[in-house]
Amino acid sequence: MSQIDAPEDKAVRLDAMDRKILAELQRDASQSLDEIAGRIGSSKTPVWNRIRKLREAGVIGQQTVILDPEKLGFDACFFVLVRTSEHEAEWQQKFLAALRARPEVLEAHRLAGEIDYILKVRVANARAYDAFYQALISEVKIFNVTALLSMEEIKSTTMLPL
Amino acid sequence: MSQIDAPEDKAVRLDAMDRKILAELQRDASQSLDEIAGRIGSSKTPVWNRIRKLREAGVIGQQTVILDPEKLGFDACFFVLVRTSEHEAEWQQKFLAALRARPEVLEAHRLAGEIDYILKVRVANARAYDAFYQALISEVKIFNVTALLSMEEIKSTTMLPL
DNA sequence: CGTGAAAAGGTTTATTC
DNA sequence: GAATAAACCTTTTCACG
Repeated sequence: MSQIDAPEDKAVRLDAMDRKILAELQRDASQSLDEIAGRIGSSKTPVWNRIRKLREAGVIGQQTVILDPEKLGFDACFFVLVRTSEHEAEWQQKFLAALRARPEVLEAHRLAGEIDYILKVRVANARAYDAFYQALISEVKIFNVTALLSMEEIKSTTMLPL
Repeated sequence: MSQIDAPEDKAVRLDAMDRKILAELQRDASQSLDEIAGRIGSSKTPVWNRIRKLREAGVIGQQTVILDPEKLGFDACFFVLVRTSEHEAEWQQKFLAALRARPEVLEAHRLAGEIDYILKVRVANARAYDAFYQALISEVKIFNVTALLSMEEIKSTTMLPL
C-alpha cells in the first residue's frame, strides 16, 4: 500500500528561514510580505513561496484575531476536570460530540491518569457556567466533575516558541 | 478625579452588526472588507469604520495565525496544577515573572480554591517537560505540583461564542 | 532559487448625499 | 450613517537571470 504526503502527516522539515517566517506570522499576521521579508532578511517572492508551501502542508492554519473576552462580557473562565466511569466507545463518541458542539468549550483534552478529561470553558458568569454544566451532565453520564475558577489570567498566548 | 475612556475599561457596548463583524474576523481574518460586508449584509465603509473603532477600543487585539503544534514537533501538552505555601507579594511577583518569561507556558491562571495556579505547557516531549519543571522549581519554591498529560486534543479554539 | 516588473485586487482617505 | 471614487499599497503571477 502506497502512502502519499497527506496534510495529516506529522512533523515537517523546516529550515531557519521557515521558522522566522512562522514566528513573524504568529506575532503579527497583518504584516505585508515586504515587512516580513525585511525583518528576516529576505525578499518578497521567496517569503511568499514559503508561506504558500507552509499553508499547503497544514503547518499554517487559521488566520484569526484575538478578541478581549472581558470587553465582550465573558467574565468567567473555568477549567473543568472530568472523571468518568464509562469508557465504552459509544459513550465517548457522545461525550466528544457534546463538547465539540458547545461553543463555550474552548479547549478539551483527553488525559492520561486519574482524571479523564480537562475542559476550558468561557462564559459570562457563574450562572452561565452552571447552565452549561447542567446541560452537559444531562446529555452524558459523568462520574465526577471539579470546576476550577480562574481569578486572574496571568498569561494567554497561542504563540508556539519557535 | 476624572476618568477618560481607557483601553483597559471593561465591557463595551456592541450592536448586532459589531458582533457579526467580530465573528467573521475570528473565523477568518484574511477576508477582505468586501467579503465581510457581503456576508453580514452591509458594505465596505461601515464595516471598515466599525473595525477601526473595535480596534481602538481594544476589543480586537492581535491578528495571528494558528500553527499546527504536532507538525512543528510539539508533541506533548501538559496541564500543570500548582499549589504553593507562600502567598507573599514578593514570591508571587517572582513566580508570575518566571511564567511570563517561559515561552513554553502558553496559559497561566491564578485560581480560586485548593489549587493556586493552572498552567498549560507545550513542549517537544516528556523530557522537555521535565527540563521545564526542574528549571521552574529551582527558580521559585512550590509546595505541590501535579502534571496532567494530554493524550488527545479533542478541541482547541480561540473563537469566543458571539 | 531569487529578482523585478506587471496585473489584479485590497485598503484607506476624502468627499458627497 | 452610507455610498462613491480616487490614491495608495499589497498580493499574486510571470518572465528572466
